Formats: sequence, C-alpha cells, structure tokens
Amino acid sequence: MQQQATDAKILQVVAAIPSGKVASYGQVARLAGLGRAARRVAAALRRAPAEPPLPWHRVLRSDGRLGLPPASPGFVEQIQRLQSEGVRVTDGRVDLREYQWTGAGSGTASEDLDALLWHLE
DNA sequence: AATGTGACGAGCG
DNA sequence: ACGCTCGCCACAT
Repeated sequence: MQQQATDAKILQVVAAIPSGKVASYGQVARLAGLGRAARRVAAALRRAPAEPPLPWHRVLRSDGRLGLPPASPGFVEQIQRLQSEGVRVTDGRVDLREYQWTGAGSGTASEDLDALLWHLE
C-alpha cells in the first residue's frame, strides 16, 4: 500500500496549503516524504481526479513561476485563482518571499506536519 | 525489457 | 542570469 499511500499524501499536502499561500513542488514532495521526487508531485497533480476539488493552483515551481507552460490553457486559470485568493501574480510569477507557505514544518520538520495533517500518531 | 518524457529541483561551471 | 547534468519515478512507446 506504499505507492498509493504516497500519492494520497501528495494530494493531502496540497489540500493543506492555506488559501492565499503557495508551495513549490519540491516543498510538497518533501512534506509528503518523497524527498527530491518533485516530478512525482507534478505527475500526481496531473493525474489527480476532478473530485475532490484540489487547490492545485497553489503549487508553483521553486522559483515562484507557475508549473504550467505559459501557453497552457490552465495557465491563465491558475493565475486567476491565485489572484482571487489575494496572491499577487506578476508575469506568471509569484513572490515566494511573501506568499510561500511557511506553516508547520514546511521548512524541515516534516514529522510534525505529518501529525498535523493526518492527526495520526 | 529498454528508452524517452515530464505541471521539478539542486548543483556546477 | 544561463545552460547542462543528474536525481526521482510513473507512464507511454
């Protein structure tokens, strides 16, 4: 049940990103216990089901730019969603210094976040 | 089975 | 700032 649990965790972490804040793929990967497998996060989001609704728009690249290609249809949607949450997006880019999710353990202590998210152990 | 790809990220020159 | 390489890992050919 490893693989499935991992995927579920990715979605759970993304779902835990507060409105008005953003997180990078790598950040999510780390929080989900995936280490450096940031691509896995991207893949999970892409394959993620329409329901339950997931705040995928709060996941950006480590440099603050959107993950989607500027020509992608979802690009504009993502920007719009972010802005409607109060996140200023300039030229497909977000100021991480201000909007990056710095909640529980988003820096290093993923163990605590785990408990916070899952209410386990 | 092997190879290439991708909503990524960190290092290095 | 820029381009390249490697790590990671599910999926498509």
